[in-house]
Amino acid sequence: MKLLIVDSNSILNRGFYGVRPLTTKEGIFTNGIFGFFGIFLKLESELKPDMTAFAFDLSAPTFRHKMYADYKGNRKGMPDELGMQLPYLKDLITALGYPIVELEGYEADDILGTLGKRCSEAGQECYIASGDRDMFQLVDSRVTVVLASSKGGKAEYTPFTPEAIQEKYGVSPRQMIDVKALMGDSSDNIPGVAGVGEKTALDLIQKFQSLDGVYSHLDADGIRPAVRKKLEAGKESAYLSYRLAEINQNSPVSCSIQDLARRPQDKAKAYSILNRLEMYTLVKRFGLSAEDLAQGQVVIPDSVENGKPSVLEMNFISDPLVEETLKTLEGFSKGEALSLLVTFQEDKPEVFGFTAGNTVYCIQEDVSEKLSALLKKAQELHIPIQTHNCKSLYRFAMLHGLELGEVSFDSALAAYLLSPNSTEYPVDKLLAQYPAGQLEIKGEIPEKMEDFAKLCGGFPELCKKLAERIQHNEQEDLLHTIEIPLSEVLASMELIGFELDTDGIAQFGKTLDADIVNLQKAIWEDAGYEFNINSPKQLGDVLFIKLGLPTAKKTKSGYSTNAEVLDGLRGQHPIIEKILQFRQLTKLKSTYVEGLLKVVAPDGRVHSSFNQTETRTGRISSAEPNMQNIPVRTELGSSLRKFFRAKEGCLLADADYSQIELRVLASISKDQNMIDAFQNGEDIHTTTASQVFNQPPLFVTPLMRSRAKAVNFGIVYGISAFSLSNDIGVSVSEADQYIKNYLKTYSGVRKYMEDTKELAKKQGYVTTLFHRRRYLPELTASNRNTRAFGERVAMNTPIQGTAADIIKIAMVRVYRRLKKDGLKSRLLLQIHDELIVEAPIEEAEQVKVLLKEEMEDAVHLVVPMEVAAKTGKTWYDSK
DNA sequence: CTATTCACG
DNA sequence: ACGTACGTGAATAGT
Repeated sequence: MKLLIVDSNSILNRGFYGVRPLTTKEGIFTNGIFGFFGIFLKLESELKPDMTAFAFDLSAPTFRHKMYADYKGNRKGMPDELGMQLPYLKDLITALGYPIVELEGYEADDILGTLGKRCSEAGQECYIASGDRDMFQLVDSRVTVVLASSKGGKAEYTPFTPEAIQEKYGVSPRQMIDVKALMGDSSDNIPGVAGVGEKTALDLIQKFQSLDGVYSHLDADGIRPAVRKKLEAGKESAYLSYRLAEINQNSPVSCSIQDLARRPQDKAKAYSILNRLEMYTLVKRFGLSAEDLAQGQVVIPDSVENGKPSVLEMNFISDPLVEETLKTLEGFSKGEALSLLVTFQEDKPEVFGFTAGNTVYCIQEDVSEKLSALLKKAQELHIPIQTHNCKSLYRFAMLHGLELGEVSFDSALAAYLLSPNSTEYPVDKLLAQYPAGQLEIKGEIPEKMEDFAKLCGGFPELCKKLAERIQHNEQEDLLHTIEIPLSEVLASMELIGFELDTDGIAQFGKTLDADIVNLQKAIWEDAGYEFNINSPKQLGDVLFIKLGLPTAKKTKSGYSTNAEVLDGLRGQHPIIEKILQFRQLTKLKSTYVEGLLKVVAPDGRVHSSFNQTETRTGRISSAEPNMQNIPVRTELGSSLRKFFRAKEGCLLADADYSQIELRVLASISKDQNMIDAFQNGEDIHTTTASQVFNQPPLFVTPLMRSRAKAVNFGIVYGISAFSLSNDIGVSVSEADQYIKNYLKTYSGVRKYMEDTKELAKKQGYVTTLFHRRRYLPELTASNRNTRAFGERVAMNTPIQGTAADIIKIAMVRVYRRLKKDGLKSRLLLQIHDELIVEAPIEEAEQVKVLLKEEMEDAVHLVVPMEVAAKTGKTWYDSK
């Protein structure tokens, strides 16, 4: 009988550092688990044990901590990325039927030692698998320690018998304890003898056999005086270290060897965990399949089913004639979608491919003409299109003056809705995640088209699987009535762009320059020498060393010089004001004046890109240029908006939601107090101030209102008293009192926050009103700060995300209404709670009303949505 | 390529 | 005891 005992924390650790970082689409790191099973499965298949047990550390203090409070052992810090994998690993091992052995007050080492000894005494063979050399002391004639690791994902191991240890170290296994007692162990914080390392320790034990032997021969010739001195000083420490280093082979492990027999597997559970972890190769290696799900309790695998390895045979045709291409569409049955993949380079289609029946067609010649013809024909025949990134298809259609028919599916948008945690959604990765089965393509395929043809061949099946998950998550409406229509709106906004007064902005840049030069001179004079003010490092030297100003906050690489710190130094030195001023001006000059001039198109307009699959909350983002962070909070900054203007004969209409996030909060928390305030049209910050400070509304001062406003914001973000106090400049206890008063007044909000956190932990994700979903792997992290972050995100995302859903709905409504009413006005921008339309002067007033209506009626919550709208020639005037 | 800073909602 | 508000994009310095 052979027993294999796994030092699980150690092997997980080896796996983690041996396999490159890897996460699932919902953000769970899995590299440790991958490495772990890589090692374990290799050992199992090559050592062929009859029984296997997995020993784990618990985090509770052990008997060693009683001896020595600074001992680390099982209480070493673990990175979150590793810690989050531990619960999945344990669940998986249990589901696979293997026993887990843990013992409070003892480390996994002691369990290994105890089981190993019992096994040996019973005359049985035993293997101990660990990544840690400390186990060598356990080796005897029947116990072999297998030192295992993972290198670049490949499992490796070396077995150590008593002879192997003698040969390598020149001492017996038990003497390894004496060696460690002398040399210590920094990772466990075992002190050893200061100044004695591995070489000296081995040498001493080889000569004198044991710790006692060393100390009874301190005068012997073989010990150099310097070493003798160190040994004398460290005697007590050495004996303490011996006790810490010795593994307890008589721990009260309650199970016997017989108890470690493998139990029946819970295949459904094992399958669903592996699927959630996207470990499809392991599903195979454990001989599991989707059918196992039906046998078990677990109904919802949080990932897609691993399709049976069916073989999909397809034909390939390269560059068919236009007539032939169009003819394929006539064979489509009613409602059948055209699966179309196109790669674009700057709006120019480079290659496209589609499937019709069992044939893949790829086109790389006269691409633009053929694509136009295909889209036109599909629209005529009412064939819907499913694609990846329909925004670029809409752009193509708009640029070529053709109407794009119905887009029935978009795999990029679908994948984003299924997991907004990913950073990108390329088709090849999605195909690996949602396997379509074995694909065989017949026909002559040009070499450089092979990969693309495969993507096209697998694409219909990918869409089908994504659609199943979308349906499972109840996200069909979100995809089909919000995100896909929004893609068309965004495509239009990108192509239209926003006119920029380039001469005006360049002139503005010149006046900034003059001021910047003067400030720079003055700052250098104050400092006493010339330096790069833009370098936080050099600036830190000037402020905190040359001028000796007090430091406040540290960053990873030095002292912080950010605006908050500098603000605290105001009045201590005239240089501070100048630096703050310098920073403001250089920011405006480089980011906005130069940044915007860099991206003006030949048509005199800036064409931002709106990314629809970027943020984890469902907001859109804007880049090149970012039009969502144009200055507004300072007068000088907001004057930049004078250069964003409506074109000749037009005005801008600007409409923004008032307090959309707090209204969403009132609605989803159903807090009656807050609902009443909004229904009565009250000023929410004044009302909050009145309740938090217990004053009639008329007695609320501007200071009280601004503090209440900060509280309202803080609540939306998942507040802490510390941060609030920091924000509004009151003591932490005072801030704490504000929050307490707030939550007492708005008890529905308190309940919402608590319920949301609990639900998030239970299901692993949170949702918005329109079923947008965000997974929160942070909630299972071992680091409490990470977990606290996860909780704040759990509270904030439904609010920020629902607000994002609402304005997206409004954008689609506004876009369609402008079209329907036959207006020439066009949407230009969205800035999270604000929409900007460029309208011919004669339409401007009408559009202002239209905006207000469509935005306010986008949703009907228990509280009204209020929108303020204004027109003006420039963005500065219309806001 | 990462860290720091700062612009916005 | 410890660290601290949610979500973005861009410029710059320095490794």
